[in-house]
Amino acid sequence: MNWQALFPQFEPGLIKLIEQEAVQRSFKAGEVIMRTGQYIKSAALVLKGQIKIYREGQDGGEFLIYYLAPGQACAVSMICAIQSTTSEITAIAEEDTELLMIPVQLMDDLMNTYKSWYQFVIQTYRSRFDELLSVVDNIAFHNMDERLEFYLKRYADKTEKRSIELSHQQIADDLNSSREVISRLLKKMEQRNMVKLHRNMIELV
Amino acid sequence: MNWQALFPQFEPGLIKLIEQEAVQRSFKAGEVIMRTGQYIKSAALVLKGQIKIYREGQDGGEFLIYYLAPGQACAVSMICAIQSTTSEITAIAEEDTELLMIPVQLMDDLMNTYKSWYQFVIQTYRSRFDELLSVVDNIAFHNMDERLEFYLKRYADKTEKRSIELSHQQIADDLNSSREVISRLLKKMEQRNMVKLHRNMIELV
DNA sequence: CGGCTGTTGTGATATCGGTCACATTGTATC
DNA sequence: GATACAATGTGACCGATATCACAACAGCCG
Repeated sequence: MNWQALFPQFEPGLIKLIEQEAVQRSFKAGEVIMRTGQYIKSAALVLKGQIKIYREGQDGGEFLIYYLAPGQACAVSMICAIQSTTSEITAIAEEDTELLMIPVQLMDDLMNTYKSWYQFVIQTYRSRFDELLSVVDNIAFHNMDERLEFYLKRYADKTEKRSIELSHQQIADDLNSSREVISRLLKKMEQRNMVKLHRNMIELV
Repeated sequence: MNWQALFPQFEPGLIKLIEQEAVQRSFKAGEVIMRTGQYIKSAALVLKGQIKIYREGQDGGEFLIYYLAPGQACAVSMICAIQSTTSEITAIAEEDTELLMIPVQLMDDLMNTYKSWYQFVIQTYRSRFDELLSVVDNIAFHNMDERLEFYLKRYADKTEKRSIELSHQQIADDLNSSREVISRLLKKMEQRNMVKLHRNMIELV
């Protein structure tokens, strides 16, 4: 696979080293990639597919934090790999997904040797940290209607489509809400001409 | 000031370099150290005092994310400094505070040269990231009564006292709630024998 | 003391969102 | 078409919390 195109900033030496040492892994849609409390032994770069990162509540509820797309990396796995500790999140493949796993032993070395890797790691931390902050914003300052709008927009951005193929139940789960609430809010959005509702599909207008 | 005791893991060369290049700054209690949107030109290490890190909503509301104590560093300032971008948070000195400001130009160099600095930065990222995750937990999965308990416990831990010298209004602001709600919840906690209420002071039992 | 100001207590009311019960509709399968 | 199942619509109800109005109280200063 021509994965280098996803990371154009990487230096040739870095690419070669990763090619030698990293392991590629595949996950089917719906498969759990990482579970809360699990030990992390490699940093993960996304080559293909989409990953959902969840936080789990004690009561069994799930809460979607953000997505990871090809060309991005899991900040949590990086931090955990470097420190050999456990993760506090759950990662699920939303589509069939290919990951490049960088063994933990390599991390310090890459960090010291390759400026482009160092920059990449810092960049990854920053964008995940910012996303986490905007998640806090959302639940701290916004009602469910605004959070739903944000959710739909983000989903549309991610898939680059105007149509969102999700059931109301799936959306409710991601927002840690209930199906009826989401249905009602979507109806209101339809009345305000923001969306058109179909079965298993929401169309943004 | 004998600041090295706060960072016992730092190598001698690192300490010396910081001593030469870093600038110490003082802030009075209540002073704003960093404002949303402000440009960051140094990473901040806390030497003395307490800093509150807030996220601001559009409507003017504030939301307390976490505290920084002596021996800790501001992850946001580090990331922003390395990337020369703006912060998305507000930092306020809760007590009179002393900071050690590491100029941005030094960051890459320290990172490459001193293993103990590299470890410190990674450790800082990780703990702030985890704290942010537990903030998400709190507001996503818990009602105000549990959040209030968490808030009081955290405050007591921070000050290492059983008594919390805050008005109900201040607590409400930090939790982005309203004074009446906090008063009522505190009353309930008092009835359950968890606290004793006084004027401008709450006593944990 | 009397008045001012900030803190806390309390009831009434409104809204949002969660939950339950059940109806309706769309799609697939036989 | 008949059946079954999943998705969606809808009304009733309730608890959590925000908001308003106002009372009670404590501390400070003239």
